[in-house]
Amino acid sequence: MNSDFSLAVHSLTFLSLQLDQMATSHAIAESASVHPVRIRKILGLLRKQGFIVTKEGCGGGFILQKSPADIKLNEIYKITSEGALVPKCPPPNSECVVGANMKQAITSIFGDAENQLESFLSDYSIKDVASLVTHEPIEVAEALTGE
Amino acid sequence: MNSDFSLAVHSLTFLSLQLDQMATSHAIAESASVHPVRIRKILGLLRKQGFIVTKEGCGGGFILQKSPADIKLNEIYKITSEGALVPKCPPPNSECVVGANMKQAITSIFGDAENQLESFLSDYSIKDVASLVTHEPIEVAEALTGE
DNA sequence: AGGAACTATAATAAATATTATTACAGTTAA
DNA sequence: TTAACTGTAATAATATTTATTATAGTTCCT
Repeated sequence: MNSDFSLAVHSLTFLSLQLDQMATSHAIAESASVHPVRIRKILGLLRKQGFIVTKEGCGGGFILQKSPADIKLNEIYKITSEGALVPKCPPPNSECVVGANMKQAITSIFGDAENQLESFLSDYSIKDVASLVTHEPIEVAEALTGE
Repeated sequence: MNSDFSLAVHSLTFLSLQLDQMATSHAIAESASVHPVRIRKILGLLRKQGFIVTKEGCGGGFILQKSPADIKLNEIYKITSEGALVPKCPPPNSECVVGANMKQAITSIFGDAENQLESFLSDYSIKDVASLVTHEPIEVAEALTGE
């Protein structure tokens, strides 16, 4: 998988630790060791989905719009990377049953697998990631074991 | 994900439909619309794990060593693609808590996600894929719903 | 009003990953 | 002993990802 998902999570986590003021693409890009244009591109997607608010011009930047606990990783995955799980396949080959139908079989199996992945990711929020990152006690394990 | 997993599954499915005779890398490659050297490289991995047997020389090729129902997709995933699920991350940046620990956080979450994916894939065998591909009635749905 | 500090976005270039091809050594059957 | 194979390394071509450059627009400040 490419790093769009990681960068989206990174940016949101960064913003979650700075809820009171805007962060520039430059600051986030520096934190992620990546080019600011890329951050702006990815945050543009998150803005369109209402996760953050953008302000242009001097003193502008990005700020969270939702509570970190309410931003679940499955939502971010959907926005940045949906379909990334399904392996590439060579183009169908109608000369052979296997070649003709393999892509469809793989796509079908991994479509289900991706649904399951998304369900798994829905147990994690940006708040959880922020906790992981700042080494605070984690509440995710409980969520997963149903406690 | 690259196509190694798909090609491994493709090759094994091909072999499962031709249990009585060896198939050449040329024949499999043609079915998958891919270069024979690539098939030999991937099948080399499967041979080392005992899934198939290889014969060199004239009249040689590849033949299944295990029953199609006993080859589970999680095993193939492990061999060809383990780790492919975890998204790329920019290199850690020690200047920033988020940058310093994001890679580790992502890796940890997706390590668990990958375990879950492998467990999901363990419900599918090469026999199931062969059924999908040849449009025979599928037994997988039952396995998944626990019937 | 004008400049500095921002975002938005498109276009291009560079870097990286994937895949194909070539080459050659070794094996086996006929 | 030759044709038909696998095994594997090295190189080339292609595709994908990422960085960079460029330009236009917005906002704050003086």
